[in-house]
Amino acid sequence: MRHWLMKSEPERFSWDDLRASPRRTTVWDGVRNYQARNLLRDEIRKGDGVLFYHSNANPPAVVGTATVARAGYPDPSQFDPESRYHDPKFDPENPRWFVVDIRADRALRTPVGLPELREARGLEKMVLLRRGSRLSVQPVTATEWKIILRLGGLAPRKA
DNA sequence: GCCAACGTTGGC
DNA sequence: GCCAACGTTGGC
Repeated sequence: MRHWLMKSEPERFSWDDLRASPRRTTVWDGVRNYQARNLLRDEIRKGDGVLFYHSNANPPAVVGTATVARAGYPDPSQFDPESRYHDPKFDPENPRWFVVDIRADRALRTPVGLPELREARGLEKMVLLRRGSRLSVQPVTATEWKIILRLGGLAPRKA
């Protein structure tokens, strides 16, 4: 399985919101960036691991892990005129935006804040920490995953 | 295809 | 709230 990091502003949709969702699962919709779209559509598989990251928080932090419950499919919100994510240029034959479903897995015992991530050995090359990096869905290596779970107080193995 | 203007993200 | 970095749009 591969690993990913997904950003969400807690004001908009938090880790607790995910845990409170039916079956602890939600549609990861509204991604409107082509690079992230390509990951959602082409790369992310059912069963992959997700680090749930709170952006625009104090401090920004990885707060929990989730599992991809369903691989990429067209984002329903692009077709919905009522949705804030509605894309007026949509073509039903050729959907532009994609989603995955994710299910909350484990909360970190202690959230791992951005300053701590920056200081941790082995995370120097994380996409998240790259200058100017804004990707809201991004790859995480298996090593980075293990390091962050350990920093968060979780044993790396168990589900 | 260039690039200026504009919009968004996200740390601080 | 500020603003740097980045992405997108659209005139030409």
